[in-house]
Amino acid sequence: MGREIPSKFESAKREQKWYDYWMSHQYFRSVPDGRTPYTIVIPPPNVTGVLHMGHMLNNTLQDILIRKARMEGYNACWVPGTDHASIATEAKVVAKLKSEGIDKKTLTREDFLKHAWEWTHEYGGVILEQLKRLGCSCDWDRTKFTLDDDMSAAVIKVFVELHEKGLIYKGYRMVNWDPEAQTTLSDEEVIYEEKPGQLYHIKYAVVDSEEYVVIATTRPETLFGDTAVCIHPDDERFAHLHGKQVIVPVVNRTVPIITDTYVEQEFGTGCLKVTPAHDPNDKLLGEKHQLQFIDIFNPDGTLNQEGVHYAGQDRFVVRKSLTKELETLGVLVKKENYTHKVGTSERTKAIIEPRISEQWFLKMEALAQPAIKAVLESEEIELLPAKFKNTYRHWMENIRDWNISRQLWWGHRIPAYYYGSGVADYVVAETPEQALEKARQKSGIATLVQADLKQEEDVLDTWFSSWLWPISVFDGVVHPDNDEINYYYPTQDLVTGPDILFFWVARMIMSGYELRDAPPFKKVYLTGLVRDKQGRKMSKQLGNSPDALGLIDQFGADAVRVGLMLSTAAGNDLLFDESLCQQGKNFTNKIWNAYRLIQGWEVDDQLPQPQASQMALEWYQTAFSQSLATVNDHFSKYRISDALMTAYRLVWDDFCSWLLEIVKPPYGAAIDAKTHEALIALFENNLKLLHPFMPFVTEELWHAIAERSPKEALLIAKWPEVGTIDVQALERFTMIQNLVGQLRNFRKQNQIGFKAPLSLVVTNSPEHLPYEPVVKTLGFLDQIEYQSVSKEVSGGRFRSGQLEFFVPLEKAIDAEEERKKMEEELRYAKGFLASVHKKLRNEKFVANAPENVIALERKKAADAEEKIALLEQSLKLL
RNA sequence: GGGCGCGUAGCUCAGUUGGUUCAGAGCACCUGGUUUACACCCAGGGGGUCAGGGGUUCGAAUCCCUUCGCGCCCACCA
Repeated sequence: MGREIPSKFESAKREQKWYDYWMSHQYFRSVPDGRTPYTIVIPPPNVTGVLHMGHMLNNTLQDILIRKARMEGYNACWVPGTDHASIATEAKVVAKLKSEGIDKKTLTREDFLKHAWEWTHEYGGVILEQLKRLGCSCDWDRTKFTLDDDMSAAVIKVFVELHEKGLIYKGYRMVNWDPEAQTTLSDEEVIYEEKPGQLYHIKYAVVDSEEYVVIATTRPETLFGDTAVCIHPDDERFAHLHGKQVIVPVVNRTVPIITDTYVEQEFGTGCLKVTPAHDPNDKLLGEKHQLQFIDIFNPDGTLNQEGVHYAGQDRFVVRKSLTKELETLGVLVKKENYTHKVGTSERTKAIIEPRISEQWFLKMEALAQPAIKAVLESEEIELLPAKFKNTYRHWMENIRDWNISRQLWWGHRIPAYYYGSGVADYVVAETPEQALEKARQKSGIATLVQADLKQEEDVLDTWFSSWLWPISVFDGVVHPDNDEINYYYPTQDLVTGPDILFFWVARMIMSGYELRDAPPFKKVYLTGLVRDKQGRKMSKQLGNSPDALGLIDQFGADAVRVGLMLSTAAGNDLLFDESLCQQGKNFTNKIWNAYRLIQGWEVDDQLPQPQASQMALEWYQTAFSQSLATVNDHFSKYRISDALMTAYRLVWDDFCSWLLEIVKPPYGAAIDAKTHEALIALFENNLKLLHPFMPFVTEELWHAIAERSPKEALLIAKWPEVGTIDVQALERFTMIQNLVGQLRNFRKQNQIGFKAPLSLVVTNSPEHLPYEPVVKTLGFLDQIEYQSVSKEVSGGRFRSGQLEFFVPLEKAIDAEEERKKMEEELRYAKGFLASVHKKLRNEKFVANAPENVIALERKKAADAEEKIALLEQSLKLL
């Protein structure tokens, strides 16, 4: 045809071309219209993040879902964006400034934020560009950032509303304090690790007595905050101490001995020092027994004036020197090695210090109720895989109030304004002006001016903006009745990792019902973790995380997508191996070459269509429909990997290995126009089926295989319809596939060339084989005859289904070998028949088994009997 | 300590309500191939006591019990 076809799909060049093409035609753009919407909001990656394998997995899944929905005629809308990720980003900015010799503490809030925004503008959005390389068909015009003005407005509005409802309150709480970042962390941000430590046994003198009690602690420096010693009320060893007092060493504070069943008599010494301000349990004891709370730490983890002569020193330095002092004082009984769990900050790795601190909280219990119902009762929201329902239930039913304040600068500043020094001298309002108005009212001081108001220094937890994401990206918080939110909300699917099921997913569900009385999405597809070949988590430390963009460069985006999808059931961890991408690349190449073959033929419209071609095309039609139905079914169950594998096998095996081999004209000959035209149509259907998985190569071939106007993108082509599925035709074809396999095997065993001429004789049936011309073509047969063959004629025999075949051969075949094989087959068939008979003779089976199962057993018996007869007859002829 | 889940071919995994000749797929492996679309390929082939044991059932990879091994989540033992 004279057209130059590159021998390979040049992914690097072509991907960019097609992505630009899609963008320039605004195919990803979505605006509300008469169609049914299909919406996905992206889990916003950290604004300064770079693409890693988890993102690739996650976003490939979303892109597959959105592309399929688009082809199915939905108004597909995928909203992209990034998250300001307050603590993570702030930590990065602090580190960067530090490397430049700038200490955050020397900066004003405004200066620091300037640096943070610079950083954001420099690196922000890099990850979004990387998603484009992967082929993600997001509506980029909708890109949002959680610190954008409109996003912030939503956050502030919700904060004010929830505060007015009494759901947000300020309280003293035991919080996880990160002395490194100098902020509180949520429980989810604390990682408990087994660490070797020491258990210190320390003597506390009993007042007015020569006696001592010995307490055991892993954190001796907290003794500065001790306000009691606790023993078990039933512990006879200490019965005489009830009501007495002890003296805390070094600080020489006199504190009461209290009794509480909380103490385990067997642990340590049976005496517990109580530090209400620095241990969650001690806090409970402190409240119960009305003890004094003494905070002994500065925000940076050094001791404050409560640490007397240790004031200003770091907690771990103090631990050491204090131990020495205790030793000198003779009150340190012993130190023993002790491994225990220590909480560390997920971000800074610093050891967490529990601390009583004033924080903002959101009451969760009421918010949780509709969210529990939606997932566990009404199933308005479905978690996939369902096993996460249990985890969800457990968490939601034991939910605790959410500490939403963070002592950071990078984030949404809490809209609380203080006008006085009293505990309650503050107001919460959307703007400073409104705050002033409210403050005047609340305080009764009409002369208050703006300068008298001081805004809260703390910012909100990052998740306090992302929990609004599905609503706020459509401006549904500030304008709850706008056309966009009414059209797109609730969204369809959410694809994310199970690690943020509580951080994010559960909270979005709560905000959805709270703000709109509707779920934010209908299905939550929870992916697994991407691990390496050895099953290890991918991490920077291990260096086992492949460079995501490097993979795309090396294999092509389509190949990487296929590689990722090939082995990932929802919720199952994915053991990633680059060879999966190679497999994807091989598949890309296979499709490419199928196109080259079809396009390379000379087409002759004078040629009649061979019967074999016509039959094969009809068969493929029905095979395609069957696979398509399976693919659709897999999609409906979110079994994306299975859907891809179904399409993979259809295209590779059925289309390339069978159909193309059948219609392929002899070398140098032309193909008839009718067949060629049909092939192109079928190939196009294949492209449609594959497009959600492999958008680039399919789009390229879609345009290459036929003349198209630029407006006719594959991306918006109509998803194929399932046609009639002729099950019997499929069965007949399977039978002849088996026969062709036998023939090939026969050639191989007898070292007869692949295309050497042969005849085939059907010896036990006068009826024509189904797909006879196809058998002839694929088997490279001269002719097919129907007649019995006497044992004198030299040749080979084999069976397929209920038919026996004979291939005349000049050279004698190894009769002994043949006999052995047949005897083995016969033995197996007889054994099988015996087992079926046994079943059928079993009265209980016949009485209990359903009709169809019994019928099947009968058929099995009949088939086996026929087979046995066939084999016995053949053996006689050998 | 509590809860959940997993164990099927060398590897990664399917196997839906217990019932087809049900023990599967892909990859890997072995053998053969100058087959003009593709060696990133073609054709053929081998490979599993369904972790072990027990039970229910006419029938178990599938349901129950138990042992072993592995993973995850939650929890305040100083």
